Formats: sequence, C-alpha cells, structure tokens
Amino acid sequence: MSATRISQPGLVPRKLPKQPRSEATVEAIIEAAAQVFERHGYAAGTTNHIAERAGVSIGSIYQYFPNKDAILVALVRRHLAEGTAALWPHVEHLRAGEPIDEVLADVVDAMVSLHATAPRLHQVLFEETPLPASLRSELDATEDALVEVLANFLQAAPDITTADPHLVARIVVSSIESLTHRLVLRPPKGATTDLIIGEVTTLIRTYLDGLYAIKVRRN
Amino acid sequence: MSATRISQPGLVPRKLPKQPRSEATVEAIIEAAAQVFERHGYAAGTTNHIAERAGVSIGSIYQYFPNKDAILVALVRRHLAEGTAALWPHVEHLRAGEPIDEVLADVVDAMVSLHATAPRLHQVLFEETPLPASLRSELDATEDALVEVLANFLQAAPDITTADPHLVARIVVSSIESLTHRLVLRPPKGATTDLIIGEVTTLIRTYLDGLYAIKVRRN
Amino acid sequence: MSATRISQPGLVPRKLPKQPRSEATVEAIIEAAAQVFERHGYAAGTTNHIAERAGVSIGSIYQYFPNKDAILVALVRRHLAEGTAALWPHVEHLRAGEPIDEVLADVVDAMVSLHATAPRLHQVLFEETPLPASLRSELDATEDALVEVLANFLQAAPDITTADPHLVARIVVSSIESLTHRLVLRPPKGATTDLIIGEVTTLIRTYLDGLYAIKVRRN
Amino acid sequence: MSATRISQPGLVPRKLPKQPRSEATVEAIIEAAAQVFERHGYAAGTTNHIAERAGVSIGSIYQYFPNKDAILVALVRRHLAEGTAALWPHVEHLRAGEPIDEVLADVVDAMVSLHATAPRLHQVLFEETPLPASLRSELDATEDALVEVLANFLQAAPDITTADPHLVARIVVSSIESLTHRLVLRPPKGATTDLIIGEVTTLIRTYLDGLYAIKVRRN
DNA sequence: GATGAATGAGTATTCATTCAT
DNA sequence: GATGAATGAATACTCATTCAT
Repeated sequence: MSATRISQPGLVPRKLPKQPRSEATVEAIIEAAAQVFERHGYAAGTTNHIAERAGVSIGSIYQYFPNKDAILVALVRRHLAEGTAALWPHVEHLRAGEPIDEVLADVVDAMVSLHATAPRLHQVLFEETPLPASLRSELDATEDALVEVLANFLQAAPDITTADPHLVARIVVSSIESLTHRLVLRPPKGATTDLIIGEVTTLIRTYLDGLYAIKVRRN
Repeated sequence: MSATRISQPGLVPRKLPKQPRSEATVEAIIEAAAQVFERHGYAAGTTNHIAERAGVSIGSIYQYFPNKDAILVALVRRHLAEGTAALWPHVEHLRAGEPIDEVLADVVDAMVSLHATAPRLHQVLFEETPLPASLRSELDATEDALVEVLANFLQAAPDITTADPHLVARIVVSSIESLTHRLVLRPPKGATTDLIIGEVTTLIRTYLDGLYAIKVRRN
Repeated sequence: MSATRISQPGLVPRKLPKQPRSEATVEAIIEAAAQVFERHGYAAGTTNHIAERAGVSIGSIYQYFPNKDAILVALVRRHLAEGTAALWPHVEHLRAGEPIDEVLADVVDAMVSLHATAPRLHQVLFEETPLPASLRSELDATEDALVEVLANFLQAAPDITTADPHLVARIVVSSIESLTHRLVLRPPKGATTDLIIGEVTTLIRTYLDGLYAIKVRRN
Repeated sequence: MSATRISQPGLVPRKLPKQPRSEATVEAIIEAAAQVFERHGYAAGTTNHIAERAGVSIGSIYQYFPNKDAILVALVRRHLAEGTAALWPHVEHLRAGEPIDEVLADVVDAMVSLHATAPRLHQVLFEETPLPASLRSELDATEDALVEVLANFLQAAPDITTADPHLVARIVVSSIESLTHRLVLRPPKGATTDLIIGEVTTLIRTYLDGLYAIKVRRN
C-alpha cells in the first residue's frame, strides 16, 4: 500500500501529539467526529458539537487540527487503515494461492462488517465531500493495489481467460464495494446480513465462473 | 409506477406558474439548481448562487419554492421522471417476453447515460441529504416496481430456478444502479463507456446464467 | 373638529377614487387591512396578505396607496371618524347642559363599544407604530376639542371648583380612554362588560364629585 | 411574588455566563436592546443594531440568547423585577396598616418614575408583541398579588363598603398602571410630573372615598 | 385599470475560527 | 496546554415595492 505522505498545508495535523494525554485527546476528537458525522452528516456536524461530545473545549480541537476538513481527513485515514487491516489478510490468502471462492466470501464478509458499524459514516466520508486530491490518490492507490493483486491472480489462473484482467478485477472490486455499501445502508426488506453476503459472493463468483465458461466455450 | 401525490407542507411548490414567463423562470431555477448542486453539493450550493446562475433574483426562487429543500425535491422528481422514462420501455420489453440479454444491455446503457450527464448530481440528490419520507417512498416504489417485473420474469423463466426470485431481482437492480453510478463517477482509467456497459452487463448476465447453471447442476 | 388636511408626501392616497368601483376597492383594502392588522399586528401584517384578503392584486393596493404606512393612516382616519361619530352626540348633550352623570355613562359605554369590535386593532393603530406628525396632531386636536368642552363644562358648573379645569378634563378623558382600552383588551376575570362600564363611570364620577366635595369643604 | 420558573425551550438564555467578562456582555446586550427597542420598537429593532450598540459582535448575542424573542423576554423580566422592587415596599406599608392616602401617592410616584426612564419601552415590552404564555402568567401573577393585597385592605377598612372589593382593587391597579403609562408617554401640555402624580392620586383617592361616601349615604 | 411576476435590500441566525485569559 | 468568550462572514428567507403585460 502506498505510504505517500500528504503535505497539503491546512490539512495536516497541527502538532503531532507526543504526550499520552494529547494522544487521548486527539483520539477522543476523532471518535467524537465519527459519531457526529455519522448522525448529522459533514455540513451539519458542527465543530462545537464534536468538541462537546469529545468532552473537550473547542479550542483544543484547533490545537490539533487546523480546520474542520482536517478532522474529516483524519477520520478517512483511520477508516482506510481499518479497512486495509480487515481486508489485507484475505488478499494475502489469495496471493498465497488459496481458492478464490473462500477468499471471496471472507472479503465480502469483511466489507459488510466494515460498513455495518456506521453505515452512514462511510457515505459521509467518501461521498458527501470531495476529498483533497492527495488523500484521494492515497485511497485510489489502496484500491489499485487490491485490483492489482486480483488481476495478477486472474492472469495466473489456469482456467480463466479474459482479454482485460485489470478491468475485470476493477469491476469485481468496485462491485463488492458499492454493493455492500448500498445493501448495508438500505437493506432490502427481509434480507438478512447472511443472505446479502451470500448473494454478493455468488454474483462475483458467477461473474468469474462465467469468464471460465467463456473460455471453455471458446475451446 | 406509483402515482402517489405528496402534499407535505413546506416542500410543495408555492404557486403554480400560470403565465408562460413564470414557467420559464421555474425551469431556469431548477436547471440552475442542477448545475449548482452538481458542482458544489447541496449544503454549499447556496440559494443566492442558484438565483444568480438562473439569471433571476433571489426573491423569484421563493415565489415558487418555499425553501431550499423544495428545490432539491423538484430536482429529484425531475430526475426520477427522466429515469423512469428512459428505463421503462426496456422493462416493457422484458415483460413482453424479449430475451433478457438484450434488455439487460439496453438497461445498463440507459443507466449509464442517465448518470453520465451530471454524475455528481445523482449523488447529491440521493445520498447527500435525507429526502422527505414521502418522496423516499415514491422512489422506493419505483424501484420496487422494477424489482417486481424482474422477479416475475425470473419466476416464469423455464431455465432459471432460484429460491428467492425477489432477492435476486433486488440484487440485480441494486447492482446495476450502484455500479453504473460508481463507474461513471470514478471510471477506472482506460475504461471506455462501452467497455463499462459491456462488463456490467456481463456481470449481471453471468449471475443469472449461474442460477441457470445451478439449476442444471441440480438436475 | 379639525379639518386640517395633511399633505405629507408619501402618505396621501395616490389618486382619489372617483368611480364607484374604485371606491369599493379602496374600501375593501382598508377593511382587509383592519382585519389583517388586528390579527397579525402592523409589522407582521403583509401587504400581500392584505391584498389577498381584499380579493385584490397587490398591484391594485399600490394604485391607491403609495406605501404600507398610508394604509395604516387611512385606517386610523377611519377609526377616528367612527370614534368621533360615536362620541360627539354625547358631548353635545354635555354642551347642551345635560347632567354629567348620564353623559358620562353614555360616553364610557360608547368607548367600550368602540374597543370591543377589534380590541387589538386600536392598539396596533395607536401604539405599535409612531404615526406621522400631521396625523398625530389631528388626533390630538380631536382629543383637545373634547377636553375643551369638558373643561368649559367644569368651569361653568356651579358646584365644582378646581384650580385647573383643563388638567382635570384631560385626566378624565385620558382615564376613560386608557382604562376602557386596557379593560377591554385584558378584562379582569369575572368582570362583565356592564360591570366594567359601571365601575369606570363611578371612578370618573367620584373624581368629579370629589372636586365638588373639596369645594364644599372649602366653603 | 411568583417564583414560577419558565422553561420554555427557545426562550431561556442559552448559556449562563460564568466568567465576569460574559456577565458584562450579557448586561451590555440587554441594555442595548432596551435602548434600541425604546427607539425603534421591537420589529424594527434589529439584532444587528443591538449588537452594534452593545459594542459586541452579532455572534455574541446568540451565545447568550437563542433568538430575538429571548432578548425581549429578558428585558421584560428585568423590567418586572425593577417594578416589583420599586412598588413592593409601599405595598408592604399598606399591609402594615399605613393610611392609604400616603401609600397611594408613593405608589403613583413610583409608577411614574418607572415609566419616565424609557416611556416607549414599556409599551414595546408589554403591548407590541404577545409575550410567551408562561411569562404572561408570571406578569399577571404579580399584578394579582397587588390586587389581592389591596382587596384585603379594602375588605378590612372599617369605613369602606363595596360589593366587590376585588373588582375595585383591580380597577384601581389598572387605572394607576394605564394612566401613568399614558400620561408619561404623552403628557398633557403644561402638566408637570408632580401635577400628574397629584391628580392621579386624587382620582384614585376620590374613587375610594366615594365608596366610603356611598357607605355613609347608605347608612 | 388591473394583474401578478420580478426585484433585492434587509433580517435573524449559524458556525468555523481566533485569541485573551 | 486548555479554555470558552468573542468574532463576523455567510446563509436562508421575507416582504414592500415596481413595472411589463
């Protein structure tokens, strides 16, 4: 994953908290922001509200964050880290040659879990406000890495042939992401989480199987 | 499709334009709002900005819309009408017994076109602000109708068996919607529109074919 | 009564209605204004609201009144005319030598009637907005005339002596006016209109009787 | 006096000033509001104007008052407290058995003083805008207490008989209030404050004496 | 004469941000 | 380091008034 460091003025934390007390403050602020944004959205989630919920004075927020956007960025970064942590092990399995069917189910499961905690937050973070370009790139880089791994896998798979493994990989990744997001946020009535996970997994699996089938037919 | 009439106070147009001049004004406002929201999002899209872009005084906006939300609602409704108009013919084809493969490609194509005009607008309209319940229902009803048609088709199809045709239909509809939205908004580099349409179509088709395959295997 | 003509620009009717239709329109506007101001007060009583209730377009209002204030002025003038018409006969009785006791009760009765129709209107008209100086003078002149008559009466009364008949007259007139206004607007619980009339009358009568008593004691 | 606590949301101060600096700010705002409302009335007394005159930013007003109405309420409450403080001692004298003549003059004197500082303010506060019900009750309760004391006095007075001491008391209180208000606001030309005080006192005294006289005549 | 669409200065209120304590 | 009082630009919305039709 990319380790690019953004240095856009105005969006980096003002001072890096070195003392444990400070770290706790920053953590409290970020967590409070998560809750406030989840409930009210970005625009309506005021800094005063965040400060209050964090049990901190408004002044303290500005000790660590130059402005409101910076809080959002920190939140996105935390979210990204969590997502990566949750997903990467499964991706490693794929790289290690595990059968894609199992990996797929695990990935979808992980994605659903990620969204389930705070469904609206994800939306607020990634869709409500245009992120600064640098962060956007970082995000894209993470996804690109995932796509890359999958594309490699597809290319190496003996029973799958596709003209554009990167596109296929991209479609797969995008589908999982957008579908889990969508279905967790507004779940079809009567659909349990397990049903959703199962069906999304099937969707992707049949897509890849279909490519296999195509290959077979071609033969 | 639903013909439900909302009458939520505060969100209905204030006065119906009688003179042709007024109609043009209303149209200009809505179009300007579409552009402003597309560019700045809902919260940052100010009513003054909308008025300015519409070439109209701020007062004129409030002659026809009781508040900012009402503009959004009008816009959503316009969007919904356009979407329905673009999609329904193809859905009728499905009902008329046309092969699903062709219909599928047409539908995806139509969806992509719908999003392509103003990619961010769709997001702003449907995800940035919680819509009034009545409108939300109207929207859901439209989608439900689509799901219904597809579920019926699946049930009637001789070569497809599925335990829960409604869930499958829901997955299909959600997938098309969220995927086209996602891929049009942030298209993978190097992917043409046609490629995207093709691949989304394939994804769905293989999903349904897979159900068929499952049936076959079951036999 | 004064026949002074105000000519303050901006407060005189724009054109004098000559045709019967126009007269009806003007009358409708004034009546509508009375109702709207009574219910909403001056500031919150919008010209559009007045137009609507008058069954007239907003443009028509400005055909006859240069601005909102002018409507108020017209209303005050109407109110003043009504008041004068209701009161003057009794005052004449006083001038004609009738016993003050009877006249007093009649005057208080008339005042209560005047306020009872639209209690808040009187307040709006005379207390909520500072009237243009010219109208103010006109009003004062009317009251002065009343005071004058009463002062003359007091001076001529054989059994009343007072150092300052004008002041006494002024107190009497002011008392009747402000008390009826006050008691009609927020009547003490359990007090009927008749009780109020009786008591105010008594208050004034004993005041005048007291002066007589003073005189008697002096002798 | 009533110790009722209002808790109407939206009209209570937003935060209680803790630092001395804040207290000064709140005081400045209220005082500025008094001046602005006195001069321009409630509707035309803008919050920005108040802020400016208070030498405070508009934001500071909204730190302590949730909206414009709340400022008015605070002002009314201040006015009420001042009024009670000025009047109550004299009322106590009445309760202690002092001769009513002296008390009367003192009360009228106090009332005139209260109105003299800012004649129009009283009007704006109590007549221009309908006060929230809870405050209205508080006000009424204060007046009721006064009426009660006076009614008791009348009932106990050996030389006064009246069928309805409460009504008489109410008339007396209302008269003093509305007359002083009226005469201070628009004083008759040539009438000094002392003359006014004297005459209002006489009016009330003769009213009560009259009741005495009635009693005497009855005997 | 009458209409009502259009205007835009003006209002209350919010909220990110600063800075004296 | 922390606090929270103070700031003021910016926002949605109103309403008296104008003027083309």
